[in-house]
Amino acid sequence: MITTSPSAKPVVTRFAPSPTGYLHIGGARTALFNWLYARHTGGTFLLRIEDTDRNRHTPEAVDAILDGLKWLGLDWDGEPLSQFSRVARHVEVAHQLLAAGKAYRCYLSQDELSAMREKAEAEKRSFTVQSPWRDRNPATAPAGVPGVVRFKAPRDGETIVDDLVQGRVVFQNKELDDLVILRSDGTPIYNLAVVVDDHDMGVTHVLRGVDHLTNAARQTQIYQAMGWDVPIFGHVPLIHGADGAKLSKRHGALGIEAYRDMGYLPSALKNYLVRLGWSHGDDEIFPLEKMIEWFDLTSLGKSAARMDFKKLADTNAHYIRETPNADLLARIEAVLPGLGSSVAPIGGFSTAQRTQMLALMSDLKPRAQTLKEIVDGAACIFAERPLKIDEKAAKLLDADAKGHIKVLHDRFAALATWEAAALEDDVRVYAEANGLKLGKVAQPLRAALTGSSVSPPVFNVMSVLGRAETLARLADQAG
RNA sequence: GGUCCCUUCGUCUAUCGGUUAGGACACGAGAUUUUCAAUCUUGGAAGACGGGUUCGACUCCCGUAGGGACCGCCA
Repeated sequence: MITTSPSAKPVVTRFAPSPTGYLHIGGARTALFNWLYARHTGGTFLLRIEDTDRNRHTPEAVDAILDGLKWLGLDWDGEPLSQFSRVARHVEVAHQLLAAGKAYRCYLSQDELSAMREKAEAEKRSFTVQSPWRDRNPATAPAGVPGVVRFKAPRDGETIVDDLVQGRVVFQNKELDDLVILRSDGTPIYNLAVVVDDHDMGVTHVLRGVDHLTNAARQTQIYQAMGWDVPIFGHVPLIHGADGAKLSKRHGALGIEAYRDMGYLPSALKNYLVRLGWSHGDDEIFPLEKMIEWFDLTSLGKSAARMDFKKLADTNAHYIRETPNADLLARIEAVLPGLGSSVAPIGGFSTAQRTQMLALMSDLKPRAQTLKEIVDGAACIFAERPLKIDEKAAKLLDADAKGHIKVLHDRFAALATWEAAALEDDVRVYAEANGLKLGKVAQPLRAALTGSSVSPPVFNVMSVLGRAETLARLADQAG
């Protein structure tokens, strides 16, 4: 465990995604951890786009990542840094290594390499590159072949990664081979670029997925070769699918925007994500301030967690209920096009619909686990006459029911005011007078007014619908 | 195959040698109720296995089994 002394350097964390695709759930969580730790310590959270591989990077992916972080509310300090913009510096460091005899030019061809790899495999040996160029006189280099620059990794001893999450992990140096740091076209490779950038940016804590654990060892060697301080590493476990296998698209290795479009709240997603691999006693719901206050690196678990959509939904439902109605409507409208609901018009809600949504929001909220479910719940209000009556509702609308509806229609028409309480009173009086349980009358009303057997409280529905629409819908079904 | 890591209810986790192994999600039952939810009460549900160490192990050590990550001129 590493303790932070008062005199320690201010914390600098970073999130360094490669822009090969969207921001996925695992990336979002490491970003969250880095962000939380920086905010917790009053440190700095930087963003760096690892775009050194020009063949694989796309500007759209960069935008998707930035948008995802913004939506989650993970604000970074300063401007995002493009790693590609720093190639000159990476190359410079590679040349320093070369000059210091800590790197060398290697002219092994791809064919030679794969032959070595196959041979090792056939002999059931672990494969490490043993380049003959490591100690060969550079003057004997073949003409016209560009070659790569390899880091001259120590052959003996061990490299230790003192990891905040994984503990003290020891790698035998003989297992770590001479990695390429400059491609034959002269461009730098990830493991070099990360070290140079993290050092130059003053990064103190590197929190990332365990899939980088062996990279941490190789990077440690580069730090040491350059005589630089090694940052504090924390390699967090990966997120798996519900079946325990690697998270794939099938499981929900979706872009963060997919979660937005499913109607999850960023606060809920953060709350769910932070609990995957991290805990604070029995606490489950963390308001953002508490999350920042309580987040620490020592309570991170080491085992992989499985994605549980049921729990995500429950957390989301909790946050939906906590959000004030007007704010919730604003959130819904902000993501409305992505929600893919057939209920709302393309252009968004009309003023009238907005008023109706707001009026019914308190009834819609406890019934919804996602924003989309809120909008779908309002479908019965926005529907145009004549209403589609589903099977269960149709069953409720038998001859008796239609008779009640006709009487009720006329009673409602004569009502002095139009508000839920008065409507309910009136129906209760009617039911009692006829020796009926309230449900016997309320259910047919619901069926006639919403076309469904399930809806928000029916008197509130009437209130929101207004007298004219309510009476018209009832008239449609009256016997 | 090699290296490294992991293993408590179905899932996320608490426990930092002594607890009736706790909480949350999910699931079952009940209450409430105009439906469905929400809410409240309540039930079942776990230390992978085998050895040690110890007065005492979920907790420490070793092994086994299972799972995962990495093994690129990708990041």
